[in-house]
Amino acid sequence: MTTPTIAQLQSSSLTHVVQQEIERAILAGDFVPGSKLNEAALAMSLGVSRGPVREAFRSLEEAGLLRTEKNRGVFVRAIPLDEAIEIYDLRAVMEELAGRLLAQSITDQQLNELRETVSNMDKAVFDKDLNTYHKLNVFFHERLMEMSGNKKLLSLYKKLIRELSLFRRANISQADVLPLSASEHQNIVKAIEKKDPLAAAKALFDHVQESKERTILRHQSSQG
Amino acid sequence: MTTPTIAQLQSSSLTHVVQQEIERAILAGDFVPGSKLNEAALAMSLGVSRGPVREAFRSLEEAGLLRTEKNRGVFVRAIPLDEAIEIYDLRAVMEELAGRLLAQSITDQQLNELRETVSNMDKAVFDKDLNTYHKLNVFFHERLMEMSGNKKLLSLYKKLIRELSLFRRANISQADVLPLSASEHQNIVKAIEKKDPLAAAKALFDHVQESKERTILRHQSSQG
DNA sequence: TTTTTGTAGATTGTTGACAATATTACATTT
DNA sequence: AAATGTAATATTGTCAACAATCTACAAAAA
Repeated sequence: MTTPTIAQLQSSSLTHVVQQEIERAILAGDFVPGSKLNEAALAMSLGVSRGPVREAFRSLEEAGLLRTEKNRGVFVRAIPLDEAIEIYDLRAVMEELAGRLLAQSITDQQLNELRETVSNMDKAVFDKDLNTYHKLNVFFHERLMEMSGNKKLLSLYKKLIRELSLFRRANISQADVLPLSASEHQNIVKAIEKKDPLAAAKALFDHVQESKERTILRHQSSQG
Repeated sequence: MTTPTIAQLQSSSLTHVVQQEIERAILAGDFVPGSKLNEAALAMSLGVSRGPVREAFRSLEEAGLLRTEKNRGVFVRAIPLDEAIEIYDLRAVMEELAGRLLAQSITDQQLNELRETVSNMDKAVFDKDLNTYHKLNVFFHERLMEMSGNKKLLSLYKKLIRELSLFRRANISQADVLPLSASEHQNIVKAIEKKDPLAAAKALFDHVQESKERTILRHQSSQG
């Protein structure tokens, strides 16, 4: 019987490497939503045969990042506003759950980490540093999910966030709403440090709903 | 064996057919959790080559029904109690969301359908017909999710339920708890027909929590 | 001009072969 | 008898070729 540590040391399969690379390219915006991925070209550029590429396609299709049209190929999925709203509603109840769990289980060390992250976000607001704020924001919520202790919650949350990144305007923050968003994060931490499950749940739920509303407004104003 | 229609041939690749078949076999219990699936043997029995089988494996791996060990093969995943509990907690907030949405949007026709389903469940309880009750129960909740109108919610819910079926004792209902479960369903429909979002959300949340508790108890008593 | 039809090229779907790795069977040593 | 090393077998990982289908574009018909 082989030990898990040895199995981890072994190099990943080509399929897995290809999958990671395509995922990275999509999230980095190298492959834009709606565009078609050519199997042979992709295989060639990665230095592998079409087999592993096709297997990676199937994984990413199931993960919601690609869609397949039989005999026509695979395309980077584009998320319409309707679906983005659905994801926000789902995310709201998931963060609500995380807040409820975390308010009951959080340690002083974890609390300090959250406080520091929020503090850094405030600084980014003051500096009008959109990029840093965005990164800290992503980190804050993901860390919250992780701290909740529900691993399934974390993995589903990550999956939804990945999909949401295919909604073209999701990541475009605007400087004027940063103070609003930042104060909501402060409220979240306050509720958690009071060990108040209902307040924490509500603060997180409300925050996601506000994010949703801001996204809808931004989308409408950009559509004309 | 029936001949596939044109539409089926156009929409289903061999990979898709193989995927459906493996999924069916897992859910039917033909492939039990923990067991290993042999690529070549499976391909042979389905009359296809190993390529489509491997692609189906990648899909089902991402879907959470299989796990892969490099160079050792794929295995039907087994869900431990810890993870089953996590899934129940997630399910609770998802059904809560569905109830909240549905109480605001339900039509008379939809309401009648739910009433009829619950009525049939009561009959199954009276008849002590565990099998029928189980089927109606699955249908009731899935229909609820569908009626909520949030397609993402529905698809994630289905995914979680599929995974939960890999928790070996999940589907073993016991006759003595049927009346309890049935009355909870009545409460759910009552709250929805009052168009009371909070009450509907609470009824569904509580119902899933009760189901979780019953599952834990059943698991503990069977473990000794 | 617009539409239809037919062909050549490109792309995906599927397969079987070969290479790399793991498992098994069995002999050998302790 | 248990443990260890080794050859034989089985299984997975990867690749390249072939078949089926789609796409682009030119020629013919309306």
